[in-house]
Amino acid sequence: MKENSLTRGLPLQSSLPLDDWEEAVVDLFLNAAHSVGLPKSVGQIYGLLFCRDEPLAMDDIMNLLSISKGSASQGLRSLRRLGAVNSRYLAGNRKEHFAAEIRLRKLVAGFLKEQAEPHLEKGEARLLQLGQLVAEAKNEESAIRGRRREKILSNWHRQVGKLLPLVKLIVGKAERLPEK
Amino acid sequence: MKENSLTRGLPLQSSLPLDDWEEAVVDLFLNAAHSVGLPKSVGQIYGLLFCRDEPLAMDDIMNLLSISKGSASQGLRSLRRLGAVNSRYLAGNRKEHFAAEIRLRKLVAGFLKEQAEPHLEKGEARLLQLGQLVAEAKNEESAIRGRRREKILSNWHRQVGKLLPLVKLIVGKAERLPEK
DNA sequence: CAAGAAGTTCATTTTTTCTTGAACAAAGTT
DNA sequence: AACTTTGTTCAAGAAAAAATGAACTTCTTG
Repeated sequence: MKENSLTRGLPLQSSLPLDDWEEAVVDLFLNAAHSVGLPKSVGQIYGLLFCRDEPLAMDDIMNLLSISKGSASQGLRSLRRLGAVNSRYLAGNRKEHFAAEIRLRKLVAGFLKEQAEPHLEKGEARLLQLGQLVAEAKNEESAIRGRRREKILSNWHRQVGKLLPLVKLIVGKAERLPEK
Repeated sequence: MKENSLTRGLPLQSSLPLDDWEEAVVDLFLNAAHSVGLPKSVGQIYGLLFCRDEPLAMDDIMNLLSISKGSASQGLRSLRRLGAVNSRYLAGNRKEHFAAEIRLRKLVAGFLKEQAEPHLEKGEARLLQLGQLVAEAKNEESAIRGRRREKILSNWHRQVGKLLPLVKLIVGKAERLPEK
């Protein structure tokens, strides 16, 4: 295939530079991503897709944001795992196209599931190991102190565990209620 | 002053190496801190204080964790700002001594106040600026799209704003209830 | 007020994380 | 099968964040 209406076409929305407000949105998500510990590029990609009505292909994303193939590919992978983008194949086009998930509850749920839950689980393992080590403590004072700390930590663990589903619930509920 | 009972004294708790379980707790907090975007040293310091019944001075912390003066000083500053440590001056001792705040609600409240709230406020400013830029959009299609995105974002902003106090409330409440 | 102790600051160095792009794999076309 | 297109992987380089330690400030005390 040399050319077709899609490759040759007049400048599409996806090959023009970003509008100023779009730049601002991309930057907003860049910062947001960064502040929750995700790479900047992940934020940029999400921000771009968030702005657009039509799904974009990976090279649109690369071009519009001027980021490398690697960043685009890995960024999209992260976003998929988080459930923050959905992909589809547009008719008559081999490329995978991506669109932003904009339901807040989905975003929050995905984030908690991918970022928070694993930590909680690892925490569980650590608490067990901690119990073991406390049992082997060198002296009685230390062992007593250790057991107290163990109790506190498992309390915290339990409480955070209860909090997460609650957050999903609240965000989900708020979203479904009609505006004032 | 050359020496006194405190400087010369037999190995105090604060100059012995950490017990194995203490090492594990320090490491646990190191990881926890890292995963919420705080420097490792901050986690280590908190972890150490969390283990101890008696408040520690800055050089105890440096020695026990083998971290530099600078890290200790700055780490303690962060922890103070977060409300995660309390400091006091022990009688007959010029050094400031630090103890961990172990009420979960205090920790959560401090974290939200220092880390989340500033972002929320910055978000507010960004939304305003965004409105400005959308108004200046080059073409009608873009402007319409921009206004839609603006609405979505301000919705999200509002919802997250409502969520934060709720989280404090929930954690606070759970903590105050007696265990099963 | 000189000497020492406690603590802070900040330029440098070290470590960690992110990005890049070339090599590779998979699948589709001719 | 050779060639394209699409996308992934990963080693190496670039950038960002954190730790270090020497210089400095402020107190205290002898």
